[in-house]
Amino acid sequence: MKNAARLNSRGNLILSSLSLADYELLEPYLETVQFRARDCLEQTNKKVERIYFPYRGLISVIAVSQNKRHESEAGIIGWEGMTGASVVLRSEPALTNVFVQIPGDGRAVLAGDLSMLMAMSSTLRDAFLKHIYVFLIQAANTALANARGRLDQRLARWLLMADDRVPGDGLHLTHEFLAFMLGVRRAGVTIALQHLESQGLICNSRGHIRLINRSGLEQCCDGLYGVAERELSRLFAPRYG
Amino acid sequence: MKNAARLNSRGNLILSSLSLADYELLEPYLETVQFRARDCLEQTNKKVERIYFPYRGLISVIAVSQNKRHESEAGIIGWEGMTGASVVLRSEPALTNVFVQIPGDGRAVLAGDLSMLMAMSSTLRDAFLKHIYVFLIQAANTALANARGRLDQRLARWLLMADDRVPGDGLHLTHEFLAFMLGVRRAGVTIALQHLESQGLICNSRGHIRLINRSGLEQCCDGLYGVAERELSRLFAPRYG
DNA sequence: GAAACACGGTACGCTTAGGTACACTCTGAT
DNA sequence: ATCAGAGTGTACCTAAGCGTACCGTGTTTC
Repeated sequence: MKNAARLNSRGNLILSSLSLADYELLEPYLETVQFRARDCLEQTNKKVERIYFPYRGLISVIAVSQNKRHESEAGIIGWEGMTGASVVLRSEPALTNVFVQIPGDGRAVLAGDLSMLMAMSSTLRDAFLKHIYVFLIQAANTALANARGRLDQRLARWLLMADDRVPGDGLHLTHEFLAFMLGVRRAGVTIALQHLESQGLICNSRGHIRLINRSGLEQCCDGLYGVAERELSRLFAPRYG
Repeated sequence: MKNAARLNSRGNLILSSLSLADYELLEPYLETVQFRARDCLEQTNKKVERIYFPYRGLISVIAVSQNKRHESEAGIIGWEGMTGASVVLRSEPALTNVFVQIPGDGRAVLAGDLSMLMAMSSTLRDAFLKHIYVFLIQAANTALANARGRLDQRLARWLLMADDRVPGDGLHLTHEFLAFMLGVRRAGVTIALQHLESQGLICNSRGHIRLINRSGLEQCCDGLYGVAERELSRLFAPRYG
């Protein structure tokens, strides 16, 4: 999934998958936006203003418990996806928080415009629905990983998913940050990262993690990485195959 | 959510939420079906033949790891929902297993017919999309519960969700079955059930669990139950409000 | 150059839950 | 009436991971 640049001529996989007619329909409504770390793009029980199509950066979708005492990441979105599931599924408001975790840039469209455009073009709407399906699979597999995976496996999964979405090699992340993302203890992340490093899978330095051996990391995940990723390439690749 | 019978005049909440025109469009294509325990309604990487609208019974959606070594429940479906997310989202084949866990009955429609009907009526399609959104929220909250909840909390959540979907009071379930559903050890379920019983929340007997105090169980869940359920009543209730 | 701060390594005790094993108790079948 | 089997209660040991704390080491700031 990391090397899909050629499929991504318009900077974002969903936009790239659109027919010329659909893209020309949508394009006039797209603003160019910058994502800054910790920007909040959607909030539970709030109306969604804009839907985002990232070019770069990492956006994460966080489930929040009824009483707001618990939070945990349900899935992440990058150049392959879009935010705004509640708008595409015509069920506002959002019931998750959506945050920028790694800064970047992309395009955005107003929720009302998107709804109008989906009504105008069923092929456009279908492209969005396909991404919703990939995201649903991703969330289901996050549930699976949380239920069955050890910390080091979940960490490896997260690193692979982040690496898929961040250009260049190496991720600028702190242990603290990863601990928050996985909902675990900071010290536990330190241990798990050392474990991965001792196997030669990654290279740790202060605030920076480089993936050395992706296939080794995938093995480490014991199958908890890959289902959504395979689906993504299946659904979006054929146009270019 | 348990007492929503009056909203459910057609036996299934999605069917009940349809306008008369949409229901009359769909109805000729609906078969009546019985669900037997352990029937497999969808399988990973297989084409979906039929989409089901349960009247009674409990259906669970299981995420499977890439290497098939791990499985875990991502969400459950009963009288309030429908199967066939991959068809509604136009992204076949399925990437989850879908099984009948508690027998019952309902209606079914062929995948091809459903696709055709969705193309004919956008309001029909929107009703299905709304359920997909509820299910997405449910899956995200399963991920949250798996990440943060203790066994007794996850068990209480599961019992509430099952009770929402099964008529009458009392669930016919074994500890073994619950252990499989939650992906935990059978002995752990026994302990957790005793814990819940000692608080007067449930009543255990051989192969049978009765919920005594629903609001107590909800408190026990510490917020991990309720987000998807509230959304469900918000999305589907207004027509009848 | 020194102080302030962010980040990372390590340690201790504790809780939760897994693995395994065995025994008890209903229930239905013969 | 007895037996087999399913379902349940309990126990022991181990592993994973949490809460907390403290200390080192880079990095930035003044």
